[in-house]
Amino acid sequence: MGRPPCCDKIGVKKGPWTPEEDIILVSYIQEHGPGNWRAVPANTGLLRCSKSCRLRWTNYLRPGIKRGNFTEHEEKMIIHLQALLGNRWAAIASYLPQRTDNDIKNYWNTHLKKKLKKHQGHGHDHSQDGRSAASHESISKGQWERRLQTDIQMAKKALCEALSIDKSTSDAVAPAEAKPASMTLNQSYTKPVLQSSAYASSAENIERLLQNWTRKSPKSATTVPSEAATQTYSENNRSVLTGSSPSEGTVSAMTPEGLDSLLSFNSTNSDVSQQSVSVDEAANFRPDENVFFQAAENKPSLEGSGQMPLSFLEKWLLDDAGALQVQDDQDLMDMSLGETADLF
DNA sequence: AATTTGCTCAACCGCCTAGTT
DNA sequence: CAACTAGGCGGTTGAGCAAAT
Repeated sequence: MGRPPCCDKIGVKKGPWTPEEDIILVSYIQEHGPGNWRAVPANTGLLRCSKSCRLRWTNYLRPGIKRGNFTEHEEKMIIHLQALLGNRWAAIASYLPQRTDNDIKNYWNTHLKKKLKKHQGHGHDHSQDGRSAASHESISKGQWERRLQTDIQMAKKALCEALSIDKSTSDAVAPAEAKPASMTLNQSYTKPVLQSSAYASSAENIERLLQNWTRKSPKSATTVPSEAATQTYSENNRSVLTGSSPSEGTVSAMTPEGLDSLLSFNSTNSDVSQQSVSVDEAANFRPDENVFFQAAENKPSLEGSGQMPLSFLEKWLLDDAGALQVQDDQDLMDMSLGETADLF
């Protein structure tokens, strides 16, 4: 007799979230921060289970999420990382701070997997999910696991170094990767002290859901970047930490007026999918707040002494970011699989 | 215009892990 | 140390939409 599922309770609503529910959830989290999900339905009156609330926030309402339009660089990162880490989507997502694990998982299953399969048809004998069939067969499970551990350590170190390079060279790599650490998934969960900056851009999500509300097509609303993206985080911090968030410990009834206050700090000159890093953000960027370090925190088993030539993985993982010319699938697969398998 | 087929992605389900009692 | 619980994760599903017939 296991414990009953959390969503078995009578009266728990399932299915798609309504804009009203979204607003309530965002409003609550802006005030209290994410975490303690069990308290969310209880305190907001939402007829949702805690898991559903968490999922909704993580995958949809969380600030800084970029939706759709995976860049070439992101695609390659995913393929590389998938080859290294397997289907550990959360781990992969931690290297792509603007993407959710669910999004990456979906993208992998619907696009990349297909690409790989198609590529297999061209004669490469690669197994599903990006792992080399040859290596799969030739390497015993234990060997594979050991190698995987080594791979992870090396990738981790290389990314660590590469990201610090990224930082110094600012936008030379994909702009998406230069986002401030405050917009990361893990931080939302594990670094409450920084949460406020992340909540600020919830306004864009609210606007997005309002677009959903007015339009009928959720698809267009989710793929079209919001006009109202974030201002600098320092400004957002001010807006959220000072007057614009509801006070008095209750979730405000989100009237249009209430929404105005939430939306008031939006600017209109940037794009969610291309959020540029402001001077403030750059100044505030600290390696220890970087998503990579967050990821490392969450993967203690990956800590280790793995040393490797930076230039090597740098090239492997990140250099191709500069090469924005579209490469054909052949290159993509060669990069992801051939090199991954061969290099280690 | 109506129907079928395929695709996308938000959300659910169940298992696992870490923290707490 | 065992039992319990919440949070987190990956696999899977199915509703909604678009393209094809």
